[in-house]
Amino acid sequence: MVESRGRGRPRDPQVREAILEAAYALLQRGGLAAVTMEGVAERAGVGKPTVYRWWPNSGAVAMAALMEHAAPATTASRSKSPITALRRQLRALAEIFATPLGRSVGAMLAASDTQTELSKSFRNHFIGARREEGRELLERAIEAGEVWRGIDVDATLDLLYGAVFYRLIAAPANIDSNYSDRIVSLLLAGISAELH
Amino acid sequence: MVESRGRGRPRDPQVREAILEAAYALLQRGGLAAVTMEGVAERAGVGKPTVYRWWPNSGAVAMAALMEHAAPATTASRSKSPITALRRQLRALAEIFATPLGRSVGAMLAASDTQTELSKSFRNHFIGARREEGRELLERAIEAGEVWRGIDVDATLDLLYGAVFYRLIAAPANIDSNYSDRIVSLLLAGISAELH
Amino acid sequence: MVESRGRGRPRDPQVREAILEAAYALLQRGGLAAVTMEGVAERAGVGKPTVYRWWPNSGAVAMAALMEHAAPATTASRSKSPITALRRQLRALAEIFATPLGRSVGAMLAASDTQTELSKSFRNHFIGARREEGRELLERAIEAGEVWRGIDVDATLDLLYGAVFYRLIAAPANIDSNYSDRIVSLLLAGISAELH
Amino acid sequence: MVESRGRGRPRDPQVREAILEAAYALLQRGGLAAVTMEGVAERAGVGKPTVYRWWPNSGAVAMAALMEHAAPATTASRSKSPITALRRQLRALAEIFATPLGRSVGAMLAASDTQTELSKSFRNHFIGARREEGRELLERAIEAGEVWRGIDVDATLDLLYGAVFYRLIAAPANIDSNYSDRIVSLLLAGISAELH
DNA sequence: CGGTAAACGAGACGGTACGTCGTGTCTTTGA
DNA sequence: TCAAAGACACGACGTACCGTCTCGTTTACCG
Repeated sequence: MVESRGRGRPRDPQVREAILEAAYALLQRGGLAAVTMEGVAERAGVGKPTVYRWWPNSGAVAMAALMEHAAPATTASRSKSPITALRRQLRALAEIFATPLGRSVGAMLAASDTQTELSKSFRNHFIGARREEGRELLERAIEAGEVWRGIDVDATLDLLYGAVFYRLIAAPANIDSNYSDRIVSLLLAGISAELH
Repeated sequence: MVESRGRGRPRDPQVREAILEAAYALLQRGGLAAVTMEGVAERAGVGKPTVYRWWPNSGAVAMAALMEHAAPATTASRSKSPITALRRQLRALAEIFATPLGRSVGAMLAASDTQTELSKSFRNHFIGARREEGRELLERAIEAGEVWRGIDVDATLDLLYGAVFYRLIAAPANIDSNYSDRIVSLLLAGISAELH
Repeated sequence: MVESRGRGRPRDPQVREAILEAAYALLQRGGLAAVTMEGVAERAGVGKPTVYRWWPNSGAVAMAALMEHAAPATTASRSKSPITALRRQLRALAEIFATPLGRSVGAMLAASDTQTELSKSFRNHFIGARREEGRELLERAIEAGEVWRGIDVDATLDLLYGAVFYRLIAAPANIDSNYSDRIVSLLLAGISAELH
Repeated sequence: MVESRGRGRPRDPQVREAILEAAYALLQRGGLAAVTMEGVAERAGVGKPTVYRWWPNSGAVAMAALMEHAAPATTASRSKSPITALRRQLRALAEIFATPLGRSVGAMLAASDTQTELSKSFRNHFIGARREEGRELLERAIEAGEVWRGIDVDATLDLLYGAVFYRLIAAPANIDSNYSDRIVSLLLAGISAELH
């Protein structure tokens, strides 16, 4: 039986695109605060109710715009050793979060409610995807014998990504380019005196 | 030379208190969005300009209210071993940030501009203080021979606090009570295969 | 030459009926303001463009609905004397205009543009018809010798119906049941001192 | 005991004036429909909430603007005979109501709710005042022996003003210059055959 | 009898205005 | 001279209808 596919006029994907484009532009200059429903509608050449038809509030539009435009994942280098690739990925992440736009992402992640579908997918887009990539790298490192088989992979990932994120929030603008290297090295070596 | 000590009616500290009290109450029900200058002024029985005389905007009032009310530091247990104390502190931190109010703090940390004096002191209050405590514990652990002398203390602290913070944002409500234990253990042991 | 009588699907009179029914219902509760194209369409179970296919705007729909439902003329009693019948008619008119629906009619009469075909027919329906009936009664009264042959019939009718209408607008809810009697009597007798 | 005369900043009468001025200008071009709260606020160089602080809706603003600008009463000529003055007044009334602005007044009178203070005073301003003037003229005519002492003055006034108003609505633009003369004459003479 | 043209329901669209809320500045009166 | 009260210009909020448009579907007529 064929699904009855909606009766009225179908939604125009170009409208969606125009709105996200406008939101993204506003986000760049002015940050999150500049993404107002009114401003987005005007810039997109679209009626305000139309924006509301697609997203319930300005935060959601901003999220959607960010997800549409931001690198959907990282370009993981396959050639290098997994540990090196991990270092690269962390460095790239740090650089992204140092951007004004990256700060917006961080703020939204921290501020967004836990429940809505959109904020889940936002989290998944900006955290989950990279984390999965990191998990893969970590597992390849284990296979390669560079990382111990018995580790708690989830906790390890938390430590890695958490440090970057934390630094961003706790002491912004202090993430030098080799910060991620130090983290990885530290984690690799452990801090227990017995090991050294 | 005598300081001319203000000519007119002096600022009333009770007014300050009333404002912060009102802001805190609004923060509890309704979160950050509920802390409006207007609402605070009304609830405090105070004129709006008076609120503006003390703080420049609603975010600042909320920050000040949180700093006034939140545990100014943790009650670090001195008796236990430093590592155990660190584990306790991390667990306490995770619990605090899991609170609605804690989430507000997280959101403000992520959203606040980097520069203003207030946001610096806010960060210092909620992150710096605990971090200093953590540093002290870590150094005592080094003295006690539990942690290797050569580690990068700052990076270690980033890893520890970052993981908690990150978990909170990335996958809220999934911090079980022994999460901090796993982190500390993992970090102690390192992840390098060579060590195991 | 035969008019090519439309090629496509003919208009459905039941749709027209449903729309007017819906409009009338909305008119009763909520008055003129409640008759929105959107509301009418929904209540009639009809698409908005369909409503627009029949009438150009909400005012027109309301007018049409009123004309469809309101007494198309009065049931003039033939038996009585013309003057008595006139008194009855005026009293009935006053009662109708005291109704919420009647007030709507008044408002539409006062507000409607002069030109459109619909507002002309609306005026004709609610004013013209009764006026013609009144004219007939007046002429029968002349025939019967109750009214002087030389009077200006149009002006007389204006005076009669105008008073009711005016009272409705000028001092609403003050039209007692014998108000029309007083008017007729007054007009019959004249106000000149010489006559008395 | 002195009346406590309000604590805050007093309302600025210039603001009131600016709003009414703007509303009146919009009323002239575009009629009632052009008097939107938004448009008025913009044209007056005033915030929307300020307009709402003075009047509850656009209709009220329009009424107030009309009352502020329209001739507060007519300048009744004292010199002539009362009947002649009455004729003049009626003619002036007809001319005013034939104006676009006058039609607006008529529409508002018909549409306005009965109860609010503003619509009462509006009615009083545009109808009551002239009616009182008419009553005075009528009474002077009685004194002068031109009109019979026993008449129902209220009903007479209704007949006079009602006819003008009615003609305006029922058959707009058909009020020739001597229409009012015919009405007055007719009413003076009565329509009863017995009198003639 | 099958094609076609219009009417139909649904509802998205660009707009305008609504009435409310919060901001940050200002101007009073009262203490 | 500061504090309360609150009016003010501003601007965004989210909603309601407007009148137009594009869909897919239905129903007559005409070839």
